[in-house]
Amino acid sequence: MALNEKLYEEVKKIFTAYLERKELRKTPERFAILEEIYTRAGHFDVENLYISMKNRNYRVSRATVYNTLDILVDCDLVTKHQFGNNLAQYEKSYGSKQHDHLICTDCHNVLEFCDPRIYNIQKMVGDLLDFSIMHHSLILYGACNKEKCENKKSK
Amino acid sequence: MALNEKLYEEVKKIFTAYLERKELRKTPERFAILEEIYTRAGHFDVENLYISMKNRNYRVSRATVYNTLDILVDCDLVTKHQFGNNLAQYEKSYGSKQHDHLICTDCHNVLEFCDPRIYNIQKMVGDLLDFSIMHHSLILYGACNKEKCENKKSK
DNA sequence: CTCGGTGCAAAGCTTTTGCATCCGC
DNA sequence: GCGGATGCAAAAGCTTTGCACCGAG
Repeated sequence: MALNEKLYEEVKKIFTAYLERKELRKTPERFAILEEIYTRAGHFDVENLYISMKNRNYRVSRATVYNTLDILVDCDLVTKHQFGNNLAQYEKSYGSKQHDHLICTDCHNVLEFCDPRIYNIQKMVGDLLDFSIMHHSLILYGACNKEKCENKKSK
Repeated sequence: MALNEKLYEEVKKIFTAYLERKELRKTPERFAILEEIYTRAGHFDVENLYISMKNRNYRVSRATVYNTLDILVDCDLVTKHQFGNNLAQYEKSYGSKQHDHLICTDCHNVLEFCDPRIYNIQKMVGDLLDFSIMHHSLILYGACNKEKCENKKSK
């Protein structure tokens, strides 16, 4: 995990600077949560993260996980998604290419894709309606045409 | 509300046909909910709808509202949105132009806009990843540049 | 030493479920 | 009359809140 360790060292600096600027305390829990996020892969929800940390015998509470995630979202180190199932999904966002999501309506797998044209739309709509667009969420929903999708028959 | 009444007559036919095709019962509750949705305007959530119907002295249960909304979403007469606040928002979708949403990060107002280029992205990503994209959700988040936004100072 | 942050548990909210009753077909 | 649909209330999940205690500054 040398690569992820290096990534964590980088975001740790950013997070530290953010906490100092906002006059928030640099508690060990906050850094432990950041580390857990940046050394694991893919999307996760609060329960995932909480269980992972418990499994490492790290003492945290769900309340602190929620609180810290809010902070991390605010300083753009983590992105929060609502994929339609009333369950917030999170994802580390520093050092990864900006992307959007495609969700399989059969097996609910989440795929990622990039398309630069979304920025043009974002910019044009912002200009048109006189808004400063900060970010966006684009989710495509569709059925995989390949046979490999295991839930295909359940349709 | 003559226009909305006419619109309701139209969707009523579509809904009836759908229920017959799926061999679902044509209960008065289902049509009452459809009518309530198509004679009111804008976005709504389950509680809104439930209260509106109660105020009209119509006897429904939340369970039936949830159940019926699922059916209406399935037959494309209603669209379901997750705007990030753990609260499903719904919107009638027949007879209105397809659109996406822009949410003000200051006052949380929801604006609508149209951009045909999203279809191109949708189609291209579908072709590329071999998916049949059925629908999408695009939400832009930004701050209104005008002074009229009442929550501006709270920033 | 102060007071922001944490852990724990309780409360809050939206949504789902179980079951008796009702009514469309 | 059968079996799907409804109403009601209880239960289930995710998230927030209250409070006593802890520890960063």
